[in-house]
Amino acid sequence: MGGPRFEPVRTVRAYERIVEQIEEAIESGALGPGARLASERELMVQFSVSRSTVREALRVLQSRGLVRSRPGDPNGAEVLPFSPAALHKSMTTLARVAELSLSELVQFRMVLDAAALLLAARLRTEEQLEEMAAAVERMKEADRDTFSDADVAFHDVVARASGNKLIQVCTDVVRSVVVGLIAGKIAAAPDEEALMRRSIAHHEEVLAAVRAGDGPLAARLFRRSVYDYYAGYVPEEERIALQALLE
Amino acid sequence: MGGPRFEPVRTVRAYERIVEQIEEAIESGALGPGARLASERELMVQFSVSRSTVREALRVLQSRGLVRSRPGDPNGAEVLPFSPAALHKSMTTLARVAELSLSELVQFRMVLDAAALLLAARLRTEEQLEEMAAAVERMKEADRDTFSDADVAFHDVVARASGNKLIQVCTDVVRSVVVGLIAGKIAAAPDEEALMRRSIAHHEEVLAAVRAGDGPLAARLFRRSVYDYYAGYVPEEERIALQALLE
DNA sequence: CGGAATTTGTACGTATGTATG
DNA sequence: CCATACATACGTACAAATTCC
Repeated sequence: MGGPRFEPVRTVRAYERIVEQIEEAIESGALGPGARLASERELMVQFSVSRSTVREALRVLQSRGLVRSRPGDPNGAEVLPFSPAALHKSMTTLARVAELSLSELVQFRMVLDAAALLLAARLRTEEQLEEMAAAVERMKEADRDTFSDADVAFHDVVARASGNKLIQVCTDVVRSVVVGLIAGKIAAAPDEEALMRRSIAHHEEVLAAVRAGDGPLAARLFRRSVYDYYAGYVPEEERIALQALLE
Repeated sequence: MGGPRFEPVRTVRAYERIVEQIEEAIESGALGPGARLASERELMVQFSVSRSTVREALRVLQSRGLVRSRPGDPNGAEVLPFSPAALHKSMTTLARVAELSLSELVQFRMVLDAAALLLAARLRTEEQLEEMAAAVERMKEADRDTFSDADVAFHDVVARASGNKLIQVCTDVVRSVVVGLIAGKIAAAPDEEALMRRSIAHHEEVLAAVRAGDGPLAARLFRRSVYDYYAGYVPEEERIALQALLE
């Protein structure tokens, strides 16, 4: 009675311990991109577990985008450079199981890209400004297929210019999630040509604001442009939520 | 020559096919939270693969937070309700391998929570407003340990009131990532009491703005408050990036 | 309360296709 | 082309854990 307070023990699987150790080595930088893990047979000796256990751990690491293993590779699994694939995957899952509405996704994109613009207007270099201008030029000359590529390129430069890697990755992830999820929902726009022309005009205005260093203006113009583009696809009752971001 | 153009085939692992099928069933809602998968032995018959292959698939699904399996459970693996754990994990990994700076993380939090405030000021119910007020009251009476709980509770209500589930989940994830990562970096503040008092005052101002329906003001006040709190910990040269969000 | 039945966790062996030198 | 080492996948076996009678 009154002895030491023991804590409940959570039995932790063998493969989990392996995942933890390798993950720690990668995240701490001890194992950089391109580095090789030992072969599965060696790993089972090092961790003194069976082959199955090693393999289960490797599968988890692989699903998190940290390593990749190929059959026949004389070296072991390869440590991969960081990729937002895992983040992309979990956000897509979130979008599907939480049944996110189109307006929620669009709203999120408005928030993140507007923030990127706000920062980019202050922090962009001359070179990045030129890249943005070049992307807008490509939008003008693009056809239906290459238009969105140029659009993505523009916002990609903006995100890079924001100087925030987290914003850069997340804008990219969110944009592709949005595009992927609405691809089916949105029937091909009847007046696609008109939409493209208006989008180009909007991008030129946004670019001018970034060039002038007016971040709030650039962000405002962008939000308006996104609203104009998607409002028609969003149910009436969800539109007020989008409008709340237009001030 | 000139025959049909064949496409390169990407060999896809057996376990991947299993993951895809079960994932699809869960994300489409065919398998809801609480549902049970067949036992591993049954699954190996259904998919006509070996047990190891089934297990590798289950491990991946488990690491994505979709299912959970316990030893001895006569039912199969359990389908879990959605949890942002996977999102949290990938964002933590991103933060570590991309070596995100404190200012990048704080900046991201400023963006997301400010957006939540902007929306909440318009869309909040009276009930939510009362919850926010109650959280602020708890901050006043809190000690060092419970203070941040009340703080989190406040922002959690705000995120819910934003009406955007994506924003709600992401603010939560980002906040805990920030807290987790700076826990070690930041030495216990010497003037913790003063910081707490100022934080309470800021929250009262923010709450008043939300009550008045002035989203932009609430967002501005919040960004300023976050800046004041963290600026001292951020290297001089990174501060301008944070200041860019204060307009 | 206890023991039987079932399931997961883990170990081990083997066959096969593949990449490297 | 061959030899080697590897990942992939299969099958069996047993221990530990859980449920149910």
